[in-house]
Amino acid sequence: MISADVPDIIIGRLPVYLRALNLLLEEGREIIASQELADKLGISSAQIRKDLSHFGEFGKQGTGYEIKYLREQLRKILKVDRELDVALVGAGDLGHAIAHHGNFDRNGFHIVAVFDHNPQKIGANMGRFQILGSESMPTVIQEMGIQLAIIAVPADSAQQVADILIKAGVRAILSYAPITLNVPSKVRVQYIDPVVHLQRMTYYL
Amino acid sequence: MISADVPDIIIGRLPVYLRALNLLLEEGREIIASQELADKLGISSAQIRKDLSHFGEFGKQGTGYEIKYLREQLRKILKVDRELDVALVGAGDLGHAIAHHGNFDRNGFHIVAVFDHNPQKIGANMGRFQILGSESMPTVIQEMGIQLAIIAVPADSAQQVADILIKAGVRAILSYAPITLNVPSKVRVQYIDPVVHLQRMTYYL
DNA sequence: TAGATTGTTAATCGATTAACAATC
DNA sequence: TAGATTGTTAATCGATTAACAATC
Repeated sequence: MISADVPDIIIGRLPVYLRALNLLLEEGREIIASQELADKLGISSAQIRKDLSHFGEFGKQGTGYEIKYLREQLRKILKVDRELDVALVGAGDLGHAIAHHGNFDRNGFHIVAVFDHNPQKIGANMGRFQILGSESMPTVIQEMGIQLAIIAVPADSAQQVADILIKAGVRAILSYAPITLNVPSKVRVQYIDPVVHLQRMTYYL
Repeated sequence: MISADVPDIIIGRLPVYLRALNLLLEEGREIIASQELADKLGISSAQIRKDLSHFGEFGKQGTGYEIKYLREQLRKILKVDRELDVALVGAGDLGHAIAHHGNFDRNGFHIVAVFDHNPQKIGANMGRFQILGSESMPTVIQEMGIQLAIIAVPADSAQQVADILIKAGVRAILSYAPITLNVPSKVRVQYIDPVVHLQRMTYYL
């Protein structure tokens, strides 16, 4: 597993492989060949084998991959073989849906703090969380050593929130705000903008 | 605008350009050079110019791009210069957040029908929508001529929902369900899985 | 005109795939 | 052993970028 520098595009596919393996395990499957996995994901089997080869040898010739084993390896590679704390900023409809979305917890991502700047909301409960004021973000994030954050605030405050998060030590941000964030290169950002996703498909209508 | 066959990866960037142009217009800007836009988006100016060149000539040497004009052209190219009807399947927390997310309407995507299969929910109101039963999906979608759908149901019913939608005439699906859908090649799918997005970043922690 | 920036070409860079020896 | 599938190489394919003539 001497993974010098693996292209980001490959890292991006590993979670999709992992998700498929989880599903196969739930179905009771034990072994899978790259070809069958590829068919399920709509990609080529060579790509799967090549992607995995960046990290080691996980299969067996003539047989395929032991699903449980490959899953554990992928979880280690992606560093999701552990529990991770996540901060959520924004307690609106979207924040509410995120906070209650069981898939995060089920995958080891635990929302441990919810922030909002609306005085009406601060101190109130959103599900099992008490909403904290934005001004406490730096200290709470620093003291809890939180490295992951989700931004679910409107576009016009997203950059400001990102700046505060990064200063407090956050190293990866999942942003639902419809703007491109300006961040230092050591910080990773992923965007979810449903409008952009829809607009990527209307071209083909 | 003789756009024979433009690579999908280029189509995928156009909505991001469009979003940035909208923001610039809101700020009162009238002209922008590819270099400044590139800096804002963290990409190269050559890429922006090359991407646009697939569709025509939209800029002026020595000056840059007239933002309003370029925006209109991009809207036409992406076919978002019109109002589009969208069906939403799934009236849980996520569906609720989607239905109330003003950004869809603001960008011409109008949710016109919300479906759920939970008898407890059918007939109830979710905001301004009355929730329809799943069994009415085929007829409602066909009769309204809906081409776009958003899937916000659990993984285990997503494929079944997709099959019904496609049979009813839907041509593009935005899926929040954490599975890879199996669809005919004429149907476009985009996925939003926040867990996958987070897992794409933990590798770098 | 002088300066700036586009649109486009050609070169570079990187990703995907076909194919097959190795091997279970 | 015979059959199947991996891991890997080399070739192909496609995307990005540097550079500059054209031109506003």
